[in-house]
Formats: sequence, structure tokens, C-alpha cells
Amino acid sequence: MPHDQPLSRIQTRNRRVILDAALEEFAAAGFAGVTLDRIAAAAGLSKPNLLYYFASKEAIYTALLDDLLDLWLAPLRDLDPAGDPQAEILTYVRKKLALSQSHPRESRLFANEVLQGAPRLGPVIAGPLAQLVADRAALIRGWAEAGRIAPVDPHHLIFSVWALTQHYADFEAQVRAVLGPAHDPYAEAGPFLETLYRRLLAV
Amino acid sequence: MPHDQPLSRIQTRNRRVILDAALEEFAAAGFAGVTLDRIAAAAGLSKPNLLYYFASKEAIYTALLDDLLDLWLAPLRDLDPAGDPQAEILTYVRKKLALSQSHPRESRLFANEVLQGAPRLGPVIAGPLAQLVADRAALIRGWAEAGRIAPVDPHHLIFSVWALTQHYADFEAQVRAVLGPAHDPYAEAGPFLETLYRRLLAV
DNA sequence: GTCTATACTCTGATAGAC
DNA sequence: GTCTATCAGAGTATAGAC
Repeated sequence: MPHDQPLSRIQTRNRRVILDAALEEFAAAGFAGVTLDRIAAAAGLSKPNLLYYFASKEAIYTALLDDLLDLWLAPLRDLDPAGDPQAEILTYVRKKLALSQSHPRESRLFANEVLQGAPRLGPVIAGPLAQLVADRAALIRGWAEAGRIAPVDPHHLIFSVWALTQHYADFEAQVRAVLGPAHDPYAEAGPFLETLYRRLLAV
Repeated sequence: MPHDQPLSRIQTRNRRVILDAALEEFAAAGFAGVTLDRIAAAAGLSKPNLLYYFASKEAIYTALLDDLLDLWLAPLRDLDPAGDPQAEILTYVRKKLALSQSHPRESRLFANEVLQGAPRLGPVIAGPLAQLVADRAALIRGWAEAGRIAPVDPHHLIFSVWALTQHYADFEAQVRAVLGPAHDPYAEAGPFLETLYRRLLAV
């Protein structure tokens, strides 16, 4: 796409189709494990046509990452300083788990990127993401110091929410294989995590 | 290596050097992201020589995976039915976290594999691994029913240990970027996880 | 056991017709 | 905007000398 004009309807639609197909592929195989042929086939376009919409494979990948962060951090951003601390954190956990269930491909894309040292997302993580976490950690620390939740390391509390919720998307293959087909991972994870954080934070 | 003879000293050594170099590369870039050239360079061998020791890139990768599982599951296997339930689980968490710290490459290799749907490890996960988890879950359930730990879903308790400990290896790039250079992730994670599981399991 | 040279395939990207 | 044809480079693996 050589020009910077506003996108036509067909352009918007094709870009969306390409990104959706690419998300599927990149999440399943990582950046290097995906070929333009596969993305093109999944999107129902020819390879040169794909490259008419995005300059390169890299450009498709970074477009996906760019779209990801806002969605990914929204639940943490939503923590309300004026709300009830325990309820706020439980709501955060619930939203984050729901995000794993509704957007597992995004979760795996993100996991792939960080696992490989965040070569493309590094600056964003060290910048805006770290900034948001610092801000929210301060909020949580305040709640703990006021005795409204049990004392807890706020940074590692946030890490625990990421780890526990994203695990169900990122390690889905393992979770399902271990639990067997009779279990519904997310239906069980909800109550488990609710119990865990209630007991962790109870004053 | 065409023959099935016992390995000479030099063969044993070169196989080890190759596997060590390959672990580094595969953990960092995933199966598809690694070239034989990179592994050969890291191992200090020529590419054809590499292929003298392993039939293919695939063979190197699966050799690594084969070596992985015993190490990975040892702490869970160590759970002692005769021990104190809370102490046993806390010891498990401690060992698993220590494993993340001492073997982050193995953790990331495993994460990469499962993230991509466990194409090669699938049968092992659905078989021996699931069997071990079922066994240990029964043990933990017994402890809970006897009132020796608080009521908790044993499968998801085990998942939580995996998620919380492996997170520090798999998402190390993010953890370090968020905490900044002044923090020591593992030194902080130990007490945090200890507190978390004490509160979760206290009767 | 180890190397140089090379065969062959796949893949990202471009040219140019329509 | 989309396609066919194609190039250049990278990558796995093998042949064969030493």
C-alpha cells in the first residue's frame, strides 16, 4: 500500500481479513514458523496481493502487535482507585480470565513475542506498559498500607494475575490434555482464581 | 550417526555440546526460528559435522524434548504422601521456582512447544504427564478432604504452581523490563509465592 | 570424524500484464 | 487491485575428499 490515503471499504476489509488470518498463524507457529503462502491461503488472497496491503511479513506482524496492547492492558487500566479494593482486584482477575478465553490467539501471540525476548515489543514493555504497572502497583500498595487488603507485593500480585489467567490460553494444549474432555477449563478456573485471590487478600 | 554402538568420549562430548547450543537457540527463537548454521556456529562445529551427530534439525529438537520431562516433573513426583501437606506443597513450589531460575532455557523450550499446540510432546502430555498429575491431584484431594489443607481444586492448584513459577522464566523479558534493574525477580518471587500458598491452603 | 562443495527446496519479495 | 511468472537468497541436507 504505497499511498497514505484513507482506506476504501475493500481495503479496510482485506486488511482485516489478512490480519485475522495472520493472527491465527502467528499465534500457532510464531513469527518464523509462518509463511506468506500460509497467510495468503488462509486469507483467500494471492501472495502478491497480500504484499499489496502490507509491505512485508514483518509489517503484518508488527501491525498485529500494535493492535494488541490496548486490548491487553485495558482490565488493568480499569482498576478504580475509588472502588472497593478487593472487589476491584477480583474484577480485574475476572476480566483478564475472560480475555484469555475470548482472545486466546492474542494471548499466544503476546506470549510468543515475550518468550523470544520481546525483540519488537521491548520498548513498549519497558515504556508505557511498565509505566502503567508502576502506577497500578502504587495504587495497590496504598490499599495494602491502609489495611484494606492483606499486605502483598503489588508488582508480583500483578504478575500472578497475568500468569494465572494467561496460562489457560497459552498452555491450553496441556491444560486440556491433562484435564481430559469432560472438564471445562475456564468454568473451573473462574471459581478457583476467585477463591485464591479472596484468601490472598483477605484482611 | 549411522551406527548404534556405544558412544566414544568425543562423541558423547560433541553430542552434549550440540544439545547445549541447540537448547540456547531453540529456547530463544522456537523450532522454526533456528537454523543449523546458528547451532553449528554456537557449538563450534561445521554444519555437516552437526549432521553427522544428529540426522536432522528435527532430531536435535526431539532429543532435547526427550531429556526435558524427567527434570521438569521431578518436583511434582517428589510430593510425599507421608509428609505434612502444607509443607509438601510449599516445598514443591520452592523446587519448581528454583527450577525456573536454574533452567530458564528448558522452561522456554517447553513453553514454546506447548504454545504451538505440543505437536511433538502431545502424546507424552496426554499420557505419562496426565497420569502423574491425576495421581498427585488425588493425593491433594485427600489432604483437602481430611481437612489438612483448605478446600481447593487440586488440578488447578497444580496448574497455578506451573503458571506462577514458569512465568518468571518464560516471561523474563517482561518481568525484568517492568521491575527495572534494581529488582531481583526470583528473590522477590520466593516470599511472594510462599505467602500466596500459605494463605490459600491455611485451614 | 571432519571438512569443502554443492544439490535442491522453500520463501520473501518484485516485475509487469490485465 | 489482482494475478502469473519469476528472481534472489536462505536453509536443510548430501556427496565425497581427506
